[in-house]
Amino acid sequence: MNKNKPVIFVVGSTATGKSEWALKLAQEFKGIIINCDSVQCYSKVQIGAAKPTPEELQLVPHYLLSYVDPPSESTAGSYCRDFSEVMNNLPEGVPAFVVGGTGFYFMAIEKGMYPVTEVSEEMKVQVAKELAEPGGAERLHAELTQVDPEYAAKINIADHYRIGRGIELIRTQGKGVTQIQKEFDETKTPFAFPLLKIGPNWEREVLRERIALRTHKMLKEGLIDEVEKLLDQGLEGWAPMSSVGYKETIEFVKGHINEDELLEQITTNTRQLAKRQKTWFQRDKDIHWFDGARGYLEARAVVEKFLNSLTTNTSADKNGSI
RNA sequence: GGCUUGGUAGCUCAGUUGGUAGAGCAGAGGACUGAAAAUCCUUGUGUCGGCGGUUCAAUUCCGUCUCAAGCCA
Repeated sequence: MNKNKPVIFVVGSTATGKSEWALKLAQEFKGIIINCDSVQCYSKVQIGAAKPTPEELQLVPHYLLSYVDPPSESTAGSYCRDFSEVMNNLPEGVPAFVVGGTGFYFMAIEKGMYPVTEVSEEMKVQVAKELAEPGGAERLHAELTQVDPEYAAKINIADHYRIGRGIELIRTQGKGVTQIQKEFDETKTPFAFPLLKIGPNWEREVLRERIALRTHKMLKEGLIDEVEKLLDQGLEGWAPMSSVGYKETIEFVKGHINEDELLEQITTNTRQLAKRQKTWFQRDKDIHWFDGARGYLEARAVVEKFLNSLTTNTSADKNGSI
């Protein structure tokens, strides 16, 4: 545990204003920001990804933002490794505000990812092919049950993605997720830094309104134009293009939906995304929630207390060790 | 004014040869270890437009009124 590198997770659903909070906090406590949003990791996407403006980026150093170029894709594993690198290179005494809405990535950095042999392209193609065959999902699910009944029981037949991933791991490593996880749990080390988790929270109706407003704003700022340019560059199949805002705009550019439908679909899909994010984060009882509209000062006080508690301790340690 | 076609779940619509109804979407809840803004699961009572009539029984048949769209005057 490195007590001189405090980490503050600023979490929450999309459009809750967590980025603004993180920006203010990082300025006040002379910290840095590490992005933890799977879409904002990517370069080239700007408006639909709701990235900070160039002016905002001037205020505080940002890391792991806009750093994955096409055709590369970000994964929880790669993000986890990149996060460790950022933390290793960070000077001591600088608080890191990790902000984003991707619960899976937060989990990856906090709990760690079990080490896995890279699954070959041929293997992925083969498994995908088998899944697509009639009755394929049932057969592969049965194969999964043979090797790893515990994991198989948690996966629905319709969840082809997870069945495929489970089979890929079994065929490349010779063991199932449950065993891999168990072995990892025995050797893994806890999160290496002092950690505080906070997040802004809104009433459902208010967040709904904020999402609608933000969608209007994105379209006004030129989301359609941005998507047309990305399509011109041949990036339609690139991972961030299937995220909310981009996938719908592609439908519009292709003429499948009109502008009213575009607005409506982005708003609806964003709301559903926000709900999924909320479901994820509400499971973590360590997160301190504050009122999105009026809770900033309260949140800041909690952060301050957290940071102070560390400096008192470390100065005592230093005095003792010198 | 006449004719035609419609009026069924928040929306789009199925359906009941008469035994009071069901899909998709939306909404609500949930899962989640290298695609995660992804992927997946659970969840459907609504005067079947109003009022009468026929019938053991009408949302379904008949009459009438009403609303909407279209056509003809």
